[in-house]
Amino acid sequence: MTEDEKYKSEGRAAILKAISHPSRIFIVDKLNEKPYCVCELAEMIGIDQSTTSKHLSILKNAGIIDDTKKGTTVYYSLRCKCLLDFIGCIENVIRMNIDRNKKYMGVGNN
Amino acid sequence: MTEDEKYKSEGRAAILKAISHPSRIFIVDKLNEKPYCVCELAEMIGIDQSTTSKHLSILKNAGIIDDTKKGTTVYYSLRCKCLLDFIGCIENVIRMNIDRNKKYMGVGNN
DNA sequence: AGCTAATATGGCAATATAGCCATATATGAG
DNA sequence: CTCATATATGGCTATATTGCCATATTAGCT
Repeated sequence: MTEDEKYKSEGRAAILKAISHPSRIFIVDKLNEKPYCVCELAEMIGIDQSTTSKHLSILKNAGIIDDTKKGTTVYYSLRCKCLLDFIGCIENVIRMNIDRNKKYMGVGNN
Repeated sequence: MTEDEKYKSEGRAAILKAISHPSRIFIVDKLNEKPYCVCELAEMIGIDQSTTSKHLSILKNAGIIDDTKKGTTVYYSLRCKCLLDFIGCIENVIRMNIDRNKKYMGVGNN
């Protein structure tokens, strides 16, 4: 890899990595509906508030979400709607994987 | 999260995680052109052959790439073209981040 | 069978991540 | 100022990941 390619790949990986966690994917998916605050997300996910806050700061540092304060409450929102289309692509891979498994297991061929 | 939501989020995260590494993003990008074998990719990336093989098996297990043997050589190919569109989305986030940094640093406003 | 080339796998050390608890910080009410 | 609520941060342990080296496996050739 040239320096340029390395830099580019690292940048892309950093963003992907930020989303690559069950709780964070869930957050991105939820924020597509509307903004939510930390405690709402923590409640929905079922993990500690502090852990949720850390997840949100990872997404924020990656430039994936934005935050707005209202009193002591911080609302997070999606910064880039295209992220949803791309989840569609991931779903596509999942569907392909399921089909393949079915084929290997002979489901639908008996 | 309900059991269903948890399962779904874990599935999505598993696929994303598989791609979330500089070398693996690079591989996906390269395989979009055409299939390559392990040693070609190792050479391009500049890492050990064994490490490259492990990266490829991670992508393969996630259902992102396919392999075909020709003699002792194994050619890997992209299984899902939509992955490229989604890299476009990542690029979009990167562009937004750059713009934001410029704004904070006052570039273009003097 | 014996040799070579291409991949894959096991083992290991260094580093990173996820989650919790405890605590710090910040905002608004009284 | 004091208290309560919402977030953020520090510290810690358990676990996972990355990369290399050494070695096993596989396929083709003679």
